Amino acid sequence: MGLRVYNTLTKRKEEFIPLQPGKVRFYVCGITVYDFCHIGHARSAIVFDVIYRYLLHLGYEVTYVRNFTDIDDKIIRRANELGADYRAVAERFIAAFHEDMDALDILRPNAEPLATDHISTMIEIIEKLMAKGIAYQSGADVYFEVERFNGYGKLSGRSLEEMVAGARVEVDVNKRNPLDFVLWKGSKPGEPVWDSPWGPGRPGWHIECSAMGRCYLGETFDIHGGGKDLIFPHHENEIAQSEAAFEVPFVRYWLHNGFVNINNQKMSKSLGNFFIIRDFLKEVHSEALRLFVLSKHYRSPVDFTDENVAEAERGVEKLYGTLAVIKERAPVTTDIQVADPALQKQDPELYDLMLALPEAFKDAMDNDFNTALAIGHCFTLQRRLQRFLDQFGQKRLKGASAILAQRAAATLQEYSKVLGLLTRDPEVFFEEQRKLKIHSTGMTEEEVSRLIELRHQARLEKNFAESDRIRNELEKKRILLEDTPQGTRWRVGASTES
RNA sequence: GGCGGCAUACCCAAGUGGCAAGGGAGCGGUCUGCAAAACCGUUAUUCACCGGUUCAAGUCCGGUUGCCGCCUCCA
Repeated sequence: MGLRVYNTLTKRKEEFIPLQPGKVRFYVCGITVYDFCHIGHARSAIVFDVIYRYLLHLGYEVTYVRNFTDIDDKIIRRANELGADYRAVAERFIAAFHEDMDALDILRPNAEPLATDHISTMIEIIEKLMAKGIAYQSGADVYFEVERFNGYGKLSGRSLEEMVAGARVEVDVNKRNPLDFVLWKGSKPGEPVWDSPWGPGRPGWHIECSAMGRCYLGETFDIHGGGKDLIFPHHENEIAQSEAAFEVPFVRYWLHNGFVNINNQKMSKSLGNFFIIRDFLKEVHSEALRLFVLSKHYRSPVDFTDENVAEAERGVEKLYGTLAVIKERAPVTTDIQVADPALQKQDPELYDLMLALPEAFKDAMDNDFNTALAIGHCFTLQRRLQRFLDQFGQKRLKGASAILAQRAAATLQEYSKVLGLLTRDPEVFFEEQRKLKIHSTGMTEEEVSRLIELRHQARLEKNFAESDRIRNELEKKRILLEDTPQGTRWRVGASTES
């Protein structure tokens, strides 16, 4: 069975059949560029990055578009605060966004269009809606009349009557129905302004995605993603605009990721309990964050606590630890050909697990991107591989055993990479991890190296009292030593304060 | 008030009707000058609770309780 995805529109898992065989047209709502991104954005970015990677892994030719909202009230407000042009604000936070995404190993989409580069397309769509009598001008604004669109509410699963009854909607004298939403708003003095058939103004928020989706992916496309919060009103309104204008289905599969909680509390700016990505990555490695996010299904809420994040850090260290052992004790040997039965004889269980991983991985991911299960399979192979390696003690592996170990490690890494995990050489990872963690200990790498050298001398003289004293001294700073045949390694232990 | 989701071991977590994945932590062991890492063993006759359907239910249906999200800018 092939890929099945949970479609918010139909509220069930469906077989994924792209419009055009072998090709996927994929749109994700990007950010409004007025501030730094927080870990909620990071979750969304990681989730859709993995979906993108998996579609590529399946062999699809994917056209992946993620927009920037570069004109809106918040950007204008921020520009006024800074005494800058709105474009300068947008540019600054687009640059910051790219830095953050690169730090998270997020693959770039094929296109990252700006809303302000597509004003003319937006105007065309609004004109269509005006011509059909679905949009109306009121004062300087143009609104979409929700009652004129039959399917309004089909994505978020509510009816117009219910929503009006709920009536937490601000009453606006300009609107025929309080749920009508703005397509074009007249600019106030001093605001950025574009010409339009309805006078000078700027676009409403929702219309940009209809326009850019249309421009880059066509009138109907396969996947539209975003955070759960965008279901209503943003995506509901996108559907209304696009389907009213073009009279074809807008999107086939709607995918929405769950939210981030901090210590079981909703992350929000008003509570002040949010972390921006760049600060978070000063403490935690990006692959640990990625493992953490992917350990839970993308539609569920995920709870950030120090303990949960620390668990993910240990998990990544464990996976890389095995890869490091392979590099040390089973170095690449290209000159020997070993038949598969000989490999299997080395360790049938490991051999079978290795061969079973591709299918197990696919089964998990095909089921609405069950990354948690896929990761579970990776850990199972890692543990079995490590067990195999341990049978040799500190000895190097040779011949068939080395080849089996390498192949198992290569399989593990190949599939982890589809999740954006284990993308580095193990030495690189551990070096990055040490650099990241050393700051919080108050030590420098040089100081640690010096103490390790002193301890090494003491150990050579069998002065174990002194060597243990040094170990304890470092341990108080959370620096833990590991003696190996290749020398003493160090790492920074988990922080004890919460 | 309306709509939707969730409840699995000490913690995180997967589980699409057929003996409850995986990770972390703890405990015992192997290894080690001592450690750490790693490995081995161990930790849910049971899936919030009550009924029902079924040969069979964590999984389906109904109800109860508890938690959460959306309905307003928000990933």
